[in-house]
Amino acid sequence: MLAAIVGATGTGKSSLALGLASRLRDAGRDAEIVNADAMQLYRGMDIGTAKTPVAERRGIPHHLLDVLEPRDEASVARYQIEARAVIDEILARDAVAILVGGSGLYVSSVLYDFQFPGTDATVRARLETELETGGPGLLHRRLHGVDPAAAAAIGPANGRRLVRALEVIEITGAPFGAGLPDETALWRPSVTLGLRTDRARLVEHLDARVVGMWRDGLVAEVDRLLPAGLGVTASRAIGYAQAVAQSRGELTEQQAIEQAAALTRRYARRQVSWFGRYRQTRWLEADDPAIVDEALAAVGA
RNA sequence: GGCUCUGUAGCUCAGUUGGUAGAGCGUCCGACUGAAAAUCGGAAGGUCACCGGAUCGACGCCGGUCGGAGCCA
Repeated sequence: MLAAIVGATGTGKSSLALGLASRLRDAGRDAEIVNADAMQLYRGMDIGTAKTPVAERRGIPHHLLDVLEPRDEASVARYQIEARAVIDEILARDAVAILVGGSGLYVSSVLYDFQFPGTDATVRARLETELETGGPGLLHRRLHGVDPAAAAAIGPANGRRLVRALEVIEITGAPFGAGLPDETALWRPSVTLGLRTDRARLVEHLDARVVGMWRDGLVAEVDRLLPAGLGVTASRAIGYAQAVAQSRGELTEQQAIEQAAALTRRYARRQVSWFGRYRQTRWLEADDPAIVDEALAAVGA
């Protein structure tokens, strides 16, 4: 049985996963948790990613946490392969796999029929140079010539996605498409539990959580990470980018906290938008006291 | 008390010689196929502090009221 727990950051996904796993175990059913959060892949990035501390994991096996160094680049395609492998192993043990995380693309890549075309460092580097010198308009015009639908969907200003679309077309010789798969064909039979909460309450909670991260030593954590270096992905993580800037004296603590809080609010909104598209989702209220019971019933394991 | 500057969207501010307003950020909505805590798109929101005057017409000119800032007493 595969169960996914999705929702915006700060809605209690990890907590629900633990509660669900514990209850399953009490009922004689093994359960293991698989991380689907891009930033929790990084070793040493704990406070700012709200990673469940080992001491609080109640002996439940957790997978795909701390598998990358902060200087390494994350990759959905590689994550998809690893996560699916881990899940199949769990299922082979006749245990329940609980996929938990807020990175929408990562979750989708596991649950649904996502197929990532390859990548080519040389092609990409060339396109990124062109983006740098010619601007996104140049790439957009070129994409419009070979794949008008993709160009229209991506727009003339989205350099990042224009580069990727042109890269894929060059590698595969086929159109990029630029749309998510129409039919959400499931990779494995699974149930998705979505956590939702009132926006105003969530914002209040998120703002407080960011302040708490600073109080708990996020800046010190960043100072420990910096000597080994932060890669492109890790250095853009919300909270980490601001803590680094503060550590370098570019932001005051108050400015860093305010920026991190604003980015967190925006991130949560995008997550709601992404997961809101999942059709077969059983939505649960984040502050429902009986939420574990409902999750258990929904999983039906 | 006198002089000078100032009051435009939730915030910080643009607004050329008078023709009833814009940006960034924030807020809300959305897109999303190898960096996704990324990268982008859209929308809402303002009796231009208030009152009066000249003008066909004022955010803009004139006078006054109230609120800020600075300088001089």
